[in-house]
Amino acid sequence: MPDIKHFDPDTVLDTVVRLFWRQGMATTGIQDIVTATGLNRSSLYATFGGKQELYLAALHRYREQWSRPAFRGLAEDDRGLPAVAEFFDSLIGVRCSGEYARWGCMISNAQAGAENGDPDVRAFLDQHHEELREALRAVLVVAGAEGQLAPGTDPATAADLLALLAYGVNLRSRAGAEAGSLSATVAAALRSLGSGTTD
Amino acid sequence: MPDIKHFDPDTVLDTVVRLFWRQGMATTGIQDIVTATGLNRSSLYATFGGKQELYLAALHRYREQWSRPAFRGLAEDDRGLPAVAEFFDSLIGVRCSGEYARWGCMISNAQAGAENGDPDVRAFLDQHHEELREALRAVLVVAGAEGQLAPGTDPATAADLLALLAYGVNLRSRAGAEAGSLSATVAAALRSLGSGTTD
DNA sequence: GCTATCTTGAAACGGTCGTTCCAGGTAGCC
DNA sequence: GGCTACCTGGAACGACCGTTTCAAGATAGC
Repeated sequence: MPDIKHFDPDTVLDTVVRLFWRQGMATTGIQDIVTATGLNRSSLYATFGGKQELYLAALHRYREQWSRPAFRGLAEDDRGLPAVAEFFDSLIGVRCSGEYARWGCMISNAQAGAENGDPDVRAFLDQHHEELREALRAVLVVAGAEGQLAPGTDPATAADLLALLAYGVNLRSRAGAEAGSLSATVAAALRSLGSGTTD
Repeated sequence: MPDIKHFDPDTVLDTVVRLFWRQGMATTGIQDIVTATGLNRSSLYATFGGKQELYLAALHRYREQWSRPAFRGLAEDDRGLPAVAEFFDSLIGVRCSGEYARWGCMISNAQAGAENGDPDVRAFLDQHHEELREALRAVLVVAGAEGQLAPGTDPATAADLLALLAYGVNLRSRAGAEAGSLSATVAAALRSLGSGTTD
């Protein structure tokens, strides 16, 4: 049979994710991708299709590698508010330090960019938002059952609030916000949702 | 003396703001601007300089026309929390309906884009963030003095929280979030900050 | 009305964009 | 080993990018 691919598409996609994540879709050229991945234009187009499809594939890969693991860890945690605190701590850690510091969130960046005009991207963004909300809601339901929430706090509404807060963290971190400042703000938000009891 | 400009730079800048606001900097070409404003490349470059300077001028114009009036209205309002509620209502109104629906905030968009790598843009973003925080802080100090805040609520920290929330609203509105959903979330946030008294 | 000075129109610059095409190379099956 | 089906390298495509240049047009002061 035929010759076989001389590269691993998923490895290539990881490199592509980093390019789109840091620079955005519009600012990243095919040439950048060719240079960074080392593979040829022909192989690129044969494997992934054009730029738009490649970007969409990168978005999906990002979600699989970053968003969903975090969401799972959140939804499956039965500690309630401490789980939310840990989620945000970890988020701020990635956003403000290490290799990806000041890159923001690839998906949040997509919301602000022109790429969100594409129907497929838009659908992806909506779905991502629902997954984030649902994970937060699930853990807040637990928190409510444990009596960690202030009286009259609706878990779903609080989840919406925290979701928007996460977007704010993503945005500000890309512009260089300090981790300490973001942490303090998140802590205050959780305090205002909480019942005031430490346990 | 010489010939005089055949156009009003501020009017042109308004058109340019709309282009950059809606499409982003990277996706907006000089040709788009020439077409939309009707004036010539020569006049454009002679008046504003290159694309980067034009974008920066548009950012400043946006702040003068949108951000600062809203910030002033907020900081000068002595009603406390109701002023904050009105600020967000008005924000959501602009973001979700009318001519600028789903455009998001030009400055929030800039935070997510590649343009934030430019030092001038970065400085602008920082200053804008400070102005937003300060306006919110001022009105929250009033709210605190009027006993509208929950006990132990620090106005400055609460201002940071609301600022991040505003960024979240800007981001989600661009991706098509419903006004009603955003309003409900904001209302919940204000409720969680409040003392629970209606007046 | 002439001149000096600025503005305007339009063409053109080199470079880069995303994409396509094709010859040459390589692996598996007969 | 030959055939076939696929992949790779590299050149090339037309279109558009931001920017520059220059001649022609327009205005205020003399």
